Amino acid sequence: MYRTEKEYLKHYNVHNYDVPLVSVDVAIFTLIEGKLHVLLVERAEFPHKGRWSLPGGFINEKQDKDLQATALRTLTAKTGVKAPYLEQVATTGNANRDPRGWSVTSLYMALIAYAPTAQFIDSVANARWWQVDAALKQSLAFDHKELINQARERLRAKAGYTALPMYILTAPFTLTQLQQTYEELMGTPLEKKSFRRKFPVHILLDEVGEGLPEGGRGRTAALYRPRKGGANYTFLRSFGSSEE
Amino acid sequence: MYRTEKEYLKHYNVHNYDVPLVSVDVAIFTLIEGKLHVLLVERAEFPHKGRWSLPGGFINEKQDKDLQATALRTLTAKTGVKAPYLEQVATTGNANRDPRGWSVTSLYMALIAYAPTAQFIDSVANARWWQVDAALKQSLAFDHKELINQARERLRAKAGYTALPMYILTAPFTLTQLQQTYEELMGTPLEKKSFRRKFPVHILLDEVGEGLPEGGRGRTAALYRPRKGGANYTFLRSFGSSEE
DNA sequence: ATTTATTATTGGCTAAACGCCACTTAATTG
DNA sequence: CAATTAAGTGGCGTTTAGCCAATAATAAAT
Repeated sequence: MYRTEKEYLKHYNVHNYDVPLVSVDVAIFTLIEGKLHVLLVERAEFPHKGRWSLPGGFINEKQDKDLQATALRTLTAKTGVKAPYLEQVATTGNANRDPRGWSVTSLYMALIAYAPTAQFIDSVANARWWQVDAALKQSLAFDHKELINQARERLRAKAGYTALPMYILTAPFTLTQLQQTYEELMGTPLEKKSFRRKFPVHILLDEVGEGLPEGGRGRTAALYRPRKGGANYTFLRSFGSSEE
Repeated sequence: MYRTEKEYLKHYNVHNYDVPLVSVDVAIFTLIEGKLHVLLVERAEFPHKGRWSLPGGFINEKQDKDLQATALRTLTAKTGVKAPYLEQVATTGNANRDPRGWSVTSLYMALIAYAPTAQFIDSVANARWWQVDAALKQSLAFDHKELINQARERLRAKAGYTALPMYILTAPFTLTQLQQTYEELMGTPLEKKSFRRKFPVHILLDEVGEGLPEGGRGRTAALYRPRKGGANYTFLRSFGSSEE
């Protein structure tokens, strides 16, 4: 039909084909008073106008160089800051999830400490933090309930072998607070000694003095802040991991 | 603008917006003579006509009820069988990966034993198994080199804590063959005793007699076949995994 | 038929890791 | 100055992993 790639591309038009909708949704989590929260926005437009949903949106072909850029742009618009952690969770696509037609969405999970976001989000009328359980009890837009569950599950799983929980804590924090955050994310109590043996404090945290956590009693504790670059650290024991 | 969702949907037309291309690509792996292979197809059409690429294609909005169905349909067309294991790896989207414009692809990883595919694939002129290293040395279509690396890395990682390697072995197989498969996928030698202690034979395998692996010498070995439902089993040790 | 080579399977020892719990230390509160 | 609260550490028995050797069962060689 066409003789060269150049000729083929000249006549190519994506609108000659059936194309699905493509969006990006972001489940951003934080910790408020020891409980895991997720940020939702109230939809201002059809479809599902008035319902709460994950922040997200369509790809802007001019502005976004890739999918992650779409996620970051959406997120910054809602939180006013750039999240210290962002990862893709999964991509869902089917004929039923959006009344407009066959639709694909790429779900991202983001983590952020509460403090720097609070003021900005309070000032945005249609965005607020929800305790995760409460968020899931509502009738959310699209399949966002399922998406929140997916991101929540990823976070739970990764808490078992990564340092991700430290990104939802407001620094500086104590090791006890960090352990409680792990417990909140994993849904199970942990042994104090085992936790401290396993978490590589000297690698992943910078000590920034001593003190009591706000309103705390008892002995002062060492205070820490996440060190740069800890997002990819894993403390795994599996098959032949005798190396270091 | 519109007063009801129904009215909004009536006027909605996806072609009024910039929409990216959306495709699904599948990296299907198998083991041939102890080496990991990946299935590639030679592209019959522009763009990148004549180059080798992962099997994949566009969503068929009529036929495919979801993304996984797109992956399965593509795969069955190339291998003639349905793979016993299929999982989504990641979704890549950016402005440069396809000369036709902003493009999103959802990458799936599939695993299959060599035997049942051999005849069918030999009969398809433009599809063949490549040893992974050899496949990566070529100039592949689009960013498929990177996609193969991503799927390969996922497979390497999961070999450390799942039973996935058993799905690329032709049954029946011996425990030694299974261990060698783990070693091939992980790229590191394993201790025989440690491997046998850790792999839950009685849970994940059915014993189907004794014998020698084809052309083998020495003592006969027990022969096994994967049991149904082992795809989700993990043998992990992380934080508080004292629960059996 | 016996020996030799090859591979499967299991045993056992040592060291490291983990769960468990108690002890010591350092602060606040009455 | 007790009593209370929480941080941080010590210690011990159990489990797990790495290492390597012993035994078992077969094919090939003599």
